[in-house]
Amino acid sequence: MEPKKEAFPEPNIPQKFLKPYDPKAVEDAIYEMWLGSGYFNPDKLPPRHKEPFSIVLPPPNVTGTLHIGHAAMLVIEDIMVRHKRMKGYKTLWLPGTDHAAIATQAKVEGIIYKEEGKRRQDLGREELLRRVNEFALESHDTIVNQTKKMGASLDWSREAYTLDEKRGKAVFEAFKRMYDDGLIYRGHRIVNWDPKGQTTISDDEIVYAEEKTKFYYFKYGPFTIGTARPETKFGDKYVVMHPKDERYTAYSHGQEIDLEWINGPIKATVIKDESIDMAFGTGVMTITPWHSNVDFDIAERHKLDKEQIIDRYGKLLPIAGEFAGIKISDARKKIVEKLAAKGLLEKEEDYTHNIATAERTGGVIEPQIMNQWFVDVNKKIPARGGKSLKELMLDVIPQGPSHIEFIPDRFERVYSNWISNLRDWCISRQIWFGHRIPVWYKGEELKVSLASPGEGWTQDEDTLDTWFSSGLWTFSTLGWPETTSDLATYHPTAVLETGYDIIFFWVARMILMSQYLMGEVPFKTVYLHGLVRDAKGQKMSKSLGNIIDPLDMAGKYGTDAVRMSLIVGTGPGNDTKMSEDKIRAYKNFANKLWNIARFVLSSTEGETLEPGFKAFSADDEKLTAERRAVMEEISREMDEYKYYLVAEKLYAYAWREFADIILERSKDILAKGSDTEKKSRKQFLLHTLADILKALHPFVPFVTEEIWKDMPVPDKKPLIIETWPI
RNA sequence: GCGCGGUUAGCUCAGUUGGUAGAGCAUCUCAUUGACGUUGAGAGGGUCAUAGGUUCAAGUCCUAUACCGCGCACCA
Repeated sequence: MEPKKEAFPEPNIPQKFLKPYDPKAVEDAIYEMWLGSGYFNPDKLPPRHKEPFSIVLPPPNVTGTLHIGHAAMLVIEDIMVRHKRMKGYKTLWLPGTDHAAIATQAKVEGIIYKEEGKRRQDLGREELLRRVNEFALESHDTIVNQTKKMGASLDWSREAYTLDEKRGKAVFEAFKRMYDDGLIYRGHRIVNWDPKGQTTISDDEIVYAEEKTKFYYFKYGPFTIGTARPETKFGDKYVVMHPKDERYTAYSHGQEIDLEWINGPIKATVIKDESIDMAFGTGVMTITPWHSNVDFDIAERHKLDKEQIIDRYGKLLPIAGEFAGIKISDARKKIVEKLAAKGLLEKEEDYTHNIATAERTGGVIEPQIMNQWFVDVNKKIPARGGKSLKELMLDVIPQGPSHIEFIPDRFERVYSNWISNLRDWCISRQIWFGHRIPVWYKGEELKVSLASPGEGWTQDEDTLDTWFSSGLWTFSTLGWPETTSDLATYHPTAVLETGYDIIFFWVARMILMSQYLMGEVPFKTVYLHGLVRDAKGQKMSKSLGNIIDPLDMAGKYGTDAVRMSLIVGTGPGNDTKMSEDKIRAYKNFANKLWNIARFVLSSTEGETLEPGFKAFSADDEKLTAERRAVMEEISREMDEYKYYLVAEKLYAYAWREFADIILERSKDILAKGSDTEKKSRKQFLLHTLADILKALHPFVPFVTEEIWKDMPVPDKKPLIIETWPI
C-alpha cells in the first residue's frame, strides 16, 4: 500500500488550517471586518438588496449584564437576519436598550443602600437620577460589547434607548394624542400599591406567591365572618351575603345592626350582593373597599362609603385606634388576641392561599384607592373607526382584519384571552427614573406639555410605566413621530422575536400602541422563544448556582459553539436545556468544519470554483442532486422558522454525509481517477463546501467566514452578503 | 377553578397531510500514529404514559384518566 502522504499532499494550503480551529484568534477580527464593511446597515448593502426586512431587537434592560436568555434571543434573531440578508433582502436589525424604570431604579437603590446605607429620600430626585443614569450607561456599554461578542449583526448606526431624547419626543406625542382622544385620564381608582417600592404597578407586574396562614372566624353581631386578614377589618361596617342564601333570609338589604367590634360598638349595614360565594366560609363577609378589588366593586355597586385603613407604608391609620401606626404584619397577631379576649374569636384554621407580590421588589401588594393616570381600553375612538383600544388589539387575531401570525400559534389564544380580561391600564409610577408624566398643574388648571408652560406651573411628580415607552418601540426607533424614510421603509417590521413570558407586558402593548398611533400592526409575525434552563430543566438562578454565562462559554469554546448549542433542540415556544457538554460538542463541530475545509482545499489545489459547473460522472451528478435536495429542504424550513431542524440537518449533512462518506470515497477518485473524473470531483467538493458554508453561516458565522476567506471563489464577497444556496 | 403544553431508547429530543419507530449524546465491541485537540465501522436498547374509540391502517385523529410543567383567575 502506498503511503497516503503521496496520495494527499498538502501543498500550499494556508498555515492556519494545520492547527485546530482557534475561535479566539479570529472572532474579534471578523466582527471588525463586518463592522467595517458596513453591511449591518441596510443602506450600505449592494443594490441587489431591495425588498426590506426588518426586526427590532427587544431592548435588554440596562440593569447589568447579558445572561444566557439574551444570548439565545440574539442567536435566533441573528440567524433570521443573516439568512434574509443572504437571500437579498434589505435587512435591518435595529439595536437598543431599555431603561426599565422600576427594575433599574430598584437595582441602584439596592446598591446604594447596601454600600452607603442611604435611601432615595436621602439623596433626592436629582442625585438619585444622576446615579441611576450613571449605572445605566455603564450597563449599556457592557451589554453592547457582549452583544457584539455573540456575533450579532445589528445596525449600530441606528441604536436607540427607550429614555433618549428622540424616544422622549415619541412618548410625549403618544401621551398627548391619547390624552386629546380621551384615552388617558386621571382618576381615583383602586390600584396595585407596592409598599416596598413605594409605587403603583400594573396587573402584569404582579406575581403570586403561595402563603400558609391562618383563617379566622369571628363573631360579627349575629353573624360569623371568616377572614385571613383581620388587620383590615377596622373600618368594616358592611356585612355582605348572597340574596338567595337561605341561612340569612331573616336579614334584609339595608338593615342596620348594632354589634360589638374590635374597638367597641359599631353600627353595621346588611348588603345583599350576588357576587358572594355561598359555599365559602360561612357565606357572609365584611368588606374593605379601600383595600380590595372585589370589595371595591361591591361598594361601587351599592354606593357605599370607602375608608382607608392602611397607609402607603403598610401601617395602620388612626381609624385603628390603639393599633394606629403599627405595621400590618405586626398588628395581625395583636388584633386576633384582642378579639379572642373579647370572646369574638370562634375558631381558626390553617389556610393556604396566594398573595400578590411585586415582581421587582418582592413587596406584598396592598390595593389602595389612589389618584392615578390610566389608559382607557374601552372608550370608542372615532379616528379609528369607532373601535376601542381593546377592539383594535383584537383586530390581529386570525379572524381579524389585520392578522398577526403567532409562532407557535397556540399563543394566539393566550393573547386574546388576556385581552378579554383586560382592565384599564394604570400608567403612572411613583418613581423617579423614567419618562416624567408630561402634565403640568397650576391651581385647578392642567396642561399637557413637554416643557413648562410658564411661570407658576408645576409638573406631575410621577413617571410613566416603562412599558408605555417600550410599546412604541417598533416605530419610535424608526423616527416617529416624524415622517422619516426609515419609517416608510421598515414599518411594520417583519418579525418580532421575543420570549413568551413578555407577551402581555410588551407584545400586547406594542400592538395597542401601533394599532392606535400608526393605524397598522407593529409586526407581521411574532416568534416566541422559551426559557433557557439548565441540564436538569431547572430555571437558572444565582441561588441555585447553576448559571451558565454565555460569555464565559464563548471564551472557552468559541461563540459559534455557544450559538449552535442554543439553537439545536430549541423549537419556538419551548424551553431549552443547556449544558456545558452540549457546548463542547459543537466546539468539535466547528473544528470538524475546519478540517473538512483543510481536506477540500488541499485536495483541490489549483482549482477555482466554477459557477454552473456540470458534473462529468454519474456519481457526481447524483451527489449534486442530493446536495440540492438538502439545500431545498433546509431552505424551506428556514422560511418556516424551523431553525432547530436546519441546524441539526446541516450538522448531519456536513459531518455524517459529506465528511464520513463523500470525502472518504473521494480519496480513491482523487488518487486514481482520470483527469476529467478528478476535475469533476474537485468541482463537486468545492461547490458542496461552498454551499455548506453558506447555509451554515447564519448559525456559525465566525468559522464559516474565516474558512470562506480561503475559498477559491471568483468575484468573492464576504460570506455575510453571499447569496443563499437556493 | 379555567386554560395551555408535555409524557417516544439510559439522557436530550425529532417524527411534516395517519402508511413497517428515528437522530445526537451515553454504553459496549472493533479499527486507526497522516484531513480531524481524535476519528471511523458496527452493536445493544422503545408494548410511543394508561384505557377506550374512529380507520384497511394510529406515535400521529377523537374521548376520558394519570403524572409533570406553565399561564390566567382568584374566596372574604
